[in-house]
Amino acid sequence: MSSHPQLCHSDCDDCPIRHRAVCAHCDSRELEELEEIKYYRSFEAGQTVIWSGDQMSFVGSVVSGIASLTQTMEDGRTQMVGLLLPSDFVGRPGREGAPYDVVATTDLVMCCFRKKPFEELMARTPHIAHRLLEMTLDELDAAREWMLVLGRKTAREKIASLLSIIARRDASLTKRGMSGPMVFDLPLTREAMADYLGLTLETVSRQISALKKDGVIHLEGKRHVTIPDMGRLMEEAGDDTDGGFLV
Amino acid sequence: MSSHPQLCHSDCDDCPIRHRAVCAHCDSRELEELEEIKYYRSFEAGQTVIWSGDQMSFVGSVVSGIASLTQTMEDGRTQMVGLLLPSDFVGRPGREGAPYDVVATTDLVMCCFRKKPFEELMARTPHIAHRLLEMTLDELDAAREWMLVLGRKTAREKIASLLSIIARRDASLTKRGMSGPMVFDLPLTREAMADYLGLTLETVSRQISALKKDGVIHLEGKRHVTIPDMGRLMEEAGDDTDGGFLV
DNA sequence: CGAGCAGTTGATTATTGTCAAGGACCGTGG
DNA sequence: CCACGGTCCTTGACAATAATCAACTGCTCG
Repeated sequence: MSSHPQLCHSDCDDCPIRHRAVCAHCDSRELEELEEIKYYRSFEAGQTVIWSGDQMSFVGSVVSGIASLTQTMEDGRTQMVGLLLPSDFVGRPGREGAPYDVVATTDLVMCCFRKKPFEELMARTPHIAHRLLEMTLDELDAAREWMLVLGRKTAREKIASLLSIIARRDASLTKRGMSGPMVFDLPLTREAMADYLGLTLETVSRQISALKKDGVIHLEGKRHVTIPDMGRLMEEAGDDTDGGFLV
Repeated sequence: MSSHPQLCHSDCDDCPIRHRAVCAHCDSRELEELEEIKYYRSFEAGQTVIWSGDQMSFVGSVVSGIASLTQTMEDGRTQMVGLLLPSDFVGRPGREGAPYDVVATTDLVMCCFRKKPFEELMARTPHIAHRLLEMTLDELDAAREWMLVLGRKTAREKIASLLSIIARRDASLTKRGMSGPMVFDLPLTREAMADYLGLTLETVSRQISALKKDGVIHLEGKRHVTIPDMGRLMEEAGDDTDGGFLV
């Protein structure tokens, strides 16, 4: 109840994700069309944005905060299958039902477009479809990167991989670059990390303690992380550290 | 050396994947354009089609046979991140390098388009881009399904999941439907299955033996599988067996 | 026939999960 | 103010699952 939903954005020109979201290449005429079918919605941490199986009446972009896509088995085992950060797109034009639960991991603001009109606009505007294809290909790459993490990495490597991804995303968001020590707050609970990595929360906790003991990371409190040497972390993650930096 | 590469296809009208591939919705004029930039290539089982990191000069569709996308870590651990069946698309218009190795798992025929001209055609032909988006979204769904398998399922469930997917794909290809016992040949070695499932080949072998002992599957030789009760297999896979059949 | 490959099976070890107890922090209400 | 309950996290003891190492079978091909 502490956060007061802010539904007062309205101008795409001021939008923090203007240049990265699905609308990135839209001209001002197209933005006007989008403004007519868009609306903002806020969610508190923990709220479910979309239930798996539900009809979807909108598609949209994450403006601020973090959402997760999760799949759940009958017996309760759950696996996170996507982490949605600002500018990421939610929903599939041309599809009816939602295949996964979408949950607000932190407080969340979404820019929603009514689905039907958006689909029509997309049909008339090839470069929106093109941008969406581009973003979907990126998501597919990210998903495949995670398949390697899930299938072949050890618990320690999994944690290091997650930390390195969060660190890089944070760096690209705050434009602080990747030289020198990196500092950020973990946006996920231990349990959410476990669901992302296919581990138990106990194992997550143990491996974080181990990385801390070995000086790979520093912790203040439970969430505030400092990474003194990014190269070291990437070695721990089992990633290629030499050669060009991955974006 | 036993299979003699057949490079004699040329007419899209007779193409076995005509209605499912990226060209599914093309009219005859567009097909003519495609015919001009296309060529067929054959690969033997085990050959590498594209090396990770290489420049890609073509994109294309699997016509017959099976290819796999794999990622490899420096120390040799490998994870399969995609299984490409007839009609599946290879390559990413708009991107330079290949992010994964593409390997022919069986003898393979590909319908290749020269990349540049294909990209130009795509820019002029929105519905090709649209079809590609549709196929990419399907791949993304499949990848996320696998993330659940990799992250949360037991070895036995993983094997059952793989068998049920192969069985369903085979059924949709041969149009034999899913009622009654299903019969097919495994197109993968134990090692390839292990790479797909994030297991060792020994564990794959043991779990297949266990499923056979328990009557969930029958085996003739090492590759010929009969599934007497598909519902039983899907229970073993931990999948929702009630409710609508997943496509 | 022997080499080589794909697969199976056994013995043992290692990693991670499970179960259990307890600590740190936070807001609430007496 | 402090006790209470709740959530999130940590740590320990133990168990289970899958990996590793190793031997061996059966088949195919030259």
